[in-house]
Amino acid sequence: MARFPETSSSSRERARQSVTLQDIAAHAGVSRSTVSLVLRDSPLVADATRTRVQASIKALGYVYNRGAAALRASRTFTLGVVVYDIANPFFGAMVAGIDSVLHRENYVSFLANSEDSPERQQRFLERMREQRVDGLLLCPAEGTDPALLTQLVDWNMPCVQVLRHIGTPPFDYASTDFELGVRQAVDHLVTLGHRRIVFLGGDARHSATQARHRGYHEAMRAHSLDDVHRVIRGAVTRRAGFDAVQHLMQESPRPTAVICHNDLMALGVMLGLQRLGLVPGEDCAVVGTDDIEEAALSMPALTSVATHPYAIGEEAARLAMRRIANPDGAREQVVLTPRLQVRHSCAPIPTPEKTSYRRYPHATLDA
Amino acid sequence: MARFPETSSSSRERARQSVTLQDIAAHAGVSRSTVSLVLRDSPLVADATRTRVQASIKALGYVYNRGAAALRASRTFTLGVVVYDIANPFFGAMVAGIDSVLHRENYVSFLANSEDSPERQQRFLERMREQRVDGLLLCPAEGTDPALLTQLVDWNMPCVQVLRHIGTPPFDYASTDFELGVRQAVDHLVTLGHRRIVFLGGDARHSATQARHRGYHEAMRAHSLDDVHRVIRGAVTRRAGFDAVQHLMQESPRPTAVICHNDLMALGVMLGLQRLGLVPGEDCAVVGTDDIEEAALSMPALTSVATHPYAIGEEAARLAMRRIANPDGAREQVVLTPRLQVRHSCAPIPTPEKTSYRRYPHATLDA
DNA sequence: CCTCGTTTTTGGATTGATCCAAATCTGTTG
DNA sequence: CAACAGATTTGGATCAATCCAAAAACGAGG
Repeated sequence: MARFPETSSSSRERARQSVTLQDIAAHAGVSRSTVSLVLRDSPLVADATRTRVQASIKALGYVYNRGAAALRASRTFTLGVVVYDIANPFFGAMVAGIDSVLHRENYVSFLANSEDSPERQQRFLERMREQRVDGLLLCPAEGTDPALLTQLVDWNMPCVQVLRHIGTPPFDYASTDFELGVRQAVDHLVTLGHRRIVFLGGDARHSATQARHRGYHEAMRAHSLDDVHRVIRGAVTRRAGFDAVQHLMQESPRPTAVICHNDLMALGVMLGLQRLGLVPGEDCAVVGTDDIEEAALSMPALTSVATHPYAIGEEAARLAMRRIANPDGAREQVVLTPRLQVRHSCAPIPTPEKTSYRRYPHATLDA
Repeated sequence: MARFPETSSSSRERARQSVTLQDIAAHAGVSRSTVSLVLRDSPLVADATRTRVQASIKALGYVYNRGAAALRASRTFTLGVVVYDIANPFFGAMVAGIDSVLHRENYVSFLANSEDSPERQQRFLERMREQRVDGLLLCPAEGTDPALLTQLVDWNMPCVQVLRHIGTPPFDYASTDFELGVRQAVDHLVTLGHRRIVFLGGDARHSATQARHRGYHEAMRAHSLDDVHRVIRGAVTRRAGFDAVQHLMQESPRPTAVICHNDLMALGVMLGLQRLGLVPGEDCAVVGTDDIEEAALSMPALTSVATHPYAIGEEAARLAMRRIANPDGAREQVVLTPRLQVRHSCAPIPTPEKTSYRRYPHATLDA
């Protein structure tokens, strides 16, 4: 692979060896240091020199060696990003948001999919330390030991938690107010006349699930519906939604509305209702969370709490940039406000004098 | 940040400076070189020495410095991955497949979302060169200059193209046989009695679109349906599918089936049919491509050409590993065979003596 | 022309690992 | 016990940048 040096190790003579600062310096008639300053856009160098050096860089086809730079400098302009399920479209959108910000900032990111395994996550984080990334964006895997946070502090590694969080404040965090989101959903349903409202999903002990449950309980209490409040724990997949609703609808009196941990579940619930010969939205109102693209497409179109994954990704990345620029600044929590996207999956409870006026909502792609 | 050196630069004295190979060597009573060999799992070191060194590594809390290693060694155990739309669930699944293989191989990857911009892609690739990644997984952005391939050869940078390809063989490539997939779809529809089959979508000039069109044309010709063959070019979004079918259904005679460039389009088409008061599958058969998770959920469940994104990701990553291990080996093309996943969105054309026996298919999550 | 304060430029030290040829340590064997 | 092969270990050179204190160049004012 590496060619045997022909006679001497004179930098001029090496065949296709890589071009270094030294070579540029010789070509432009300046010192290594000056070239280095030009590469880093330092204001110290005179314009004429800068132009000349840049010409030499282009002429010799120089390639900056980030490894060498990293060895001496404190920053690497790299970041580590950990999500637990990249196949979930929610995270796809979030990563797109992260990427857009990092691109503007000349940063580049390592991505890992922890599959909700703390061990796998830990291994990746250690690798990131070896790579000397400037910081981390972390959606902590289910069951992550809160001690991880102090470990990262020991490592002197900036970390922005995203969506979920472990440990206790202060820490950097970017997410959506899931609690508020669920409250909005309950309020909406109550306004439509619903009372027997079930919250579906969320086995996990992590913060994002807890916040949803808290929002549900509080909203139900605020409407004096403590007696009918009901949380069904379990997985948060399409299949789980499909199955859960089968059981739910056999009860009597049966719920008139379900709020789901995420949209995938909600879509599963709607399918489950159809399987039972029921009309989603009419026979049982359904609200999802996230407002993924598919929500607008379902029949009927799904009412969902929009959590704006792309924006969360952007905010998280921006917060990381701030923290890297100012490592000792006060920790920040950027919590976006969700918005209830009302579509057609929640009909009002028919009152005696008012019959269901619309048997099937219109198909639409709007909103 | 970096503390002022108190008296001497003796490595023992520096306060919280990082632990280096030198320190480990001193602690374990061996040389730097030996420690380095232990770190790289070399078979050269004696077991007793290895054990002793590993103990020292643990005792001193040593952190491997990948930047320093990269400076001297030829491999970095990093890879660059470029996709053009990470928010698309197809790519999410693909990236998950890539990640699973890389994790096993002790590799870590940079991810970029090109948003189908060749400029953005180029910038990322140059950055990857600076990072000295061992190789690339590239889903080339629409409109990428085929000269990029020779550029990468000049750079001496292994590159596996994924899904789409530019340039002419030989090159490394991992994908699915889109041509065959469309042929399967046409065959299926023809078997059900369809003749006026339209292919929908694909404005782009890249290989994946061309392969689909080729498959369509050839299958139609094979069934002597040249006279009715019809490709409608355009975007490949939900919206595009929704809009296109509105126009299509106003024609007379109207098509009895549409094959879509991807599932998102197909779902849009089904929604468009509903908007027109038509029953998807009955009044017009619909076939998608990709078989994303949502396909099984739609009403009716979408028949789709499964392209196995996770498997493509795995194959692409494995191919990259092979290429890195053997840079001069023969280029490989790993082309997976798609499978037509038949569900309920394609009813047979009713023959005079046989009326439509089922007005609405069953909701199901199966398959 | 000399001084003084900026603005630019510079060379040597440093960063932390790997490479590689040579040295050293084993254990056989004649 | 010397010779030798094989298994281990080693030190110096090297990779390609940044840091930093000091030198050089420059321009203005006396």
